[in-house]
Amino acid sequence: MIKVLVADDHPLMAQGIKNSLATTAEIQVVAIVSNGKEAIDFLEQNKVDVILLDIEMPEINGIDCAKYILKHNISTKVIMLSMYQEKSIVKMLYDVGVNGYLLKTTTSSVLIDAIIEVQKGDKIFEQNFTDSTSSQSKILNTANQNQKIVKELSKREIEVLKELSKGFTNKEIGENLCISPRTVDTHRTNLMKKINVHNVAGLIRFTYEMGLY
Amino acid sequence: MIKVLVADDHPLMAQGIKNSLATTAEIQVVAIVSNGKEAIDFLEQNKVDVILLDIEMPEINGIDCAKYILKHNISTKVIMLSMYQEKSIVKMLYDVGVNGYLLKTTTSSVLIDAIIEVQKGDKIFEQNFTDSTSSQSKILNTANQNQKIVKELSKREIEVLKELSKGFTNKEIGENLCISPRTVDTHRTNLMKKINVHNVAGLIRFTYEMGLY
DNA sequence: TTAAAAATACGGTAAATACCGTATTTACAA
DNA sequence: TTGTAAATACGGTATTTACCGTATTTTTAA
Repeated sequence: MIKVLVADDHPLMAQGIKNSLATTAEIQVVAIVSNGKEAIDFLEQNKVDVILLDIEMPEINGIDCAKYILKHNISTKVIMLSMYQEKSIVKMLYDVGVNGYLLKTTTSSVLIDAIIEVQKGDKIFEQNFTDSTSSQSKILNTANQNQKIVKELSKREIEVLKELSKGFTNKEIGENLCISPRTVDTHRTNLMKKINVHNVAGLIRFTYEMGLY
Repeated sequence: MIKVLVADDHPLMAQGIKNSLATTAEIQVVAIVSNGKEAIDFLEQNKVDVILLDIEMPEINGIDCAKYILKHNISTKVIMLSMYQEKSIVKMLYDVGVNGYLLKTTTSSVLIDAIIEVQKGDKIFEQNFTDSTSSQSKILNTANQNQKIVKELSKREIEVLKELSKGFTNKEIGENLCISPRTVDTHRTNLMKKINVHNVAGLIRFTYEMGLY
């Protein structure tokens, strides 16, 4: 009997997962929790073989929760569930050591198979990792590193970044923020250095990927 | 007996909805479809009281599907389901005339109540519409209009847009797509005209808001 | 209080962009 | 087949960026 914990803040989805797994005798959903904190609390007091972990959750998100589980040598196998197939995140999670990554568009049979395979010790990823060498670890860090970068940005820099994303020119931003357009340019230059891009396209991409807009 | 059609491309979620509704005797899930096209086909051949319509779906998305249903005077009541509470979209749908809008974070009991209320003729929205005046219709159109714009873009233009979003310069894009940088510039100009922005920032904002990247 | 970080600002220059127009070839649909 | 849209490309120019540096004031933290 494989004991499974479902961590998802969407009751309907969680219910769907539970019911889909109910058809298989060797799998038992022992509990449903709705955020990462509850998941960790549950794992520390109960034996669970496999946790199905939604990425987008309040309190503690699935990614941080997964990291906690893997860091603290909890024996529970981790399968991530997500709406999206952001390559950088998938690769990051792969390198962090989670045991599987499935999209929420997956079917119950795929999910069941995945749970069984993961329990055996295999890794299940809906995406291929044919590129095995350098590029991987490069992309790995992206999601992580970007968060660090955001923390290093000053208030004013973030303000400028947001204005930039709205499509304003240096001159317009200067007017909006009551500073010289040259100052805006300086901020822009510093932002590009910190974010490690070389034009406004890169800045805006960063803004959207980090949800700063 | 309220006949309900579930339109969702996530089998697990659809299953969850079905099972959550199974507890209520007066509600019957008559079918599950996985995109807007299938939903319309089903509605045209079967009597359905309420359709639960996911917004994010392939082929025909939930929004276009809802519009089709309301436009063609199909008697089926429409409840939208979505992961997000994008105000502009909610308002747009409200004005289009859908009967309800629920988040996927909702519980089964809320969903059951909503179906019953909507069947009675009420409207169920998880969001308030306190702001009533001008700005509304302005925001309303944005989501709509942007979709129209995307449809008017040529294949090549979308390619260029994506390259642009990756931060490449005209020269680099020219090399990547094997065309002259001047051609890229032309595409860029045309894109800005169509999208109605006046710099690369606007183009990239559009790319991200429309999920084209 | 003193050093570091942040926010401000400017000068100069090469590169890139935005915007105007025109024009040819290709492809597809009426 | 014939016209329309798409994709291609170029010329010219004003504006804006990107990038280099320096420098002052303000704020914050040690």
